[in-house]
Amino acid sequence: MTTQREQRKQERHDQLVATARHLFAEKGVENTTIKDIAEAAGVAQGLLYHYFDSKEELLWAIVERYNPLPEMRAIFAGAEGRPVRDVLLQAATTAYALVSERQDIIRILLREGLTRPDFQERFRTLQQMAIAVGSGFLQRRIASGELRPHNTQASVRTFAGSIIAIYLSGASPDLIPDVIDNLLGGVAAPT
Amino acid sequence: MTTQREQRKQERHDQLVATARHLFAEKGVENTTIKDIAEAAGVAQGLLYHYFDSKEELLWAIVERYNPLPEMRAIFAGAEGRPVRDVLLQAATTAYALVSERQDIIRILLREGLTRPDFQERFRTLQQMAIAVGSGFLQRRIASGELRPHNTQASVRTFAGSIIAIYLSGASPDLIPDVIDNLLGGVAAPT
DNA sequence: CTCTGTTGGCTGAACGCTCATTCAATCACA
DNA sequence: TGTGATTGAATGAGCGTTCAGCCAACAGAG
Repeated sequence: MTTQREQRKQERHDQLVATARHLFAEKGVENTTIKDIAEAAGVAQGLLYHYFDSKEELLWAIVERYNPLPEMRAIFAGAEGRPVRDVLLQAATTAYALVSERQDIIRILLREGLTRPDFQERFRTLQQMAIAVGSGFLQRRIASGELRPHNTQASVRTFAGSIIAIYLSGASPDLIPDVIDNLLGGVAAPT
Repeated sequence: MTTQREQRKQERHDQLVATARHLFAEKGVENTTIKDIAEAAGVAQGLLYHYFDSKEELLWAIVERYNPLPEMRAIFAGAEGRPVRDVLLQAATTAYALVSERQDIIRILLREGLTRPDFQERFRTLQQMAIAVGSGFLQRRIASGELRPHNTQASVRTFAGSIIAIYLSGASPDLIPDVIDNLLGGVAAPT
């Protein structure tokens, strides 16, 4: 049975993690004080140390909670049998949506990943997983004859890089279909 | 005439900017103390305030000095008359080399750009310039008939995104030719 | 060329402030 | 009544910045 206390505890925990996530993403971890978080959450500074041993542990709680790796990994799931174009389109759209939804954690991972070795590790894992999954999919479609034989290490980076560029440049996701069509058909004039 | 004093002053200035650039890139601006910079440069803390009014001004001195915008802008210069593939290949290779050389400043701009509005502005300017220049080039090649008509807002992002992805994933620049060929010829199997 | 006064690069200790963290006291639920 | 959530003031370390003084390089006078 869940007593009222346990439930409140859970809610508080979630509230503090969410508040900190938002502030960390907006101002950066180092520029966000415990006081900032406490004020934004409407609690006393001391309370944060009842839930987390340190600012550092709070940061890790955020990362563990919102880490987008599982969703990224599943991005090509259920692709079998469906046409390449459909799959790529859906994967790109899903990835874009995921990155948009998880703005906060992406910003935190990116920013802290530039300096903290342990975060860098996380980031690299995410990258390598994405490259492996994407490259694997493309190779299966080469084997099936839908794609011509080519260096999938190159094409998977083009695919992922395009999505990143669209997101970073603040462009509309409406560009995604055009990106896929360019990648599949090429932009050179037919000879 | 340049007195010995003036020359030393210039050298010191350069040394301090370079030392700070390296440390800022490695540990982040907020995690780098004036003491760190002074020790790494082998001078007293106070000296930094003889050359720069504040840590903030030192940061801006770095940005002004190593800003890669001019080189980026010139990346498609002298393209006229040469085949698309050659131009894209050289542009991509140059861009990759530039990003590699200027690692430090890119990291600083990226990291601080995530939180400081004025840096964000710099970053956005760099981006928009790159998109405008690249898109312009591609459109001229559509007009000349070398490329088929397509959405260059999409293809320019694919082009730039591919380079970013290669750099970020730590892959070899040897992938660049494959990326260009994929983009030009497409990866779909010929019908 | 030598002496002398001045300028300015350079030092490192000191200041004041902010921050993460602690802790004794209070409050509300069980 | 007891346990755990919550408070907010206190602590102490670390940081950016200041400043009074030292010394080498310079300019001008003799």
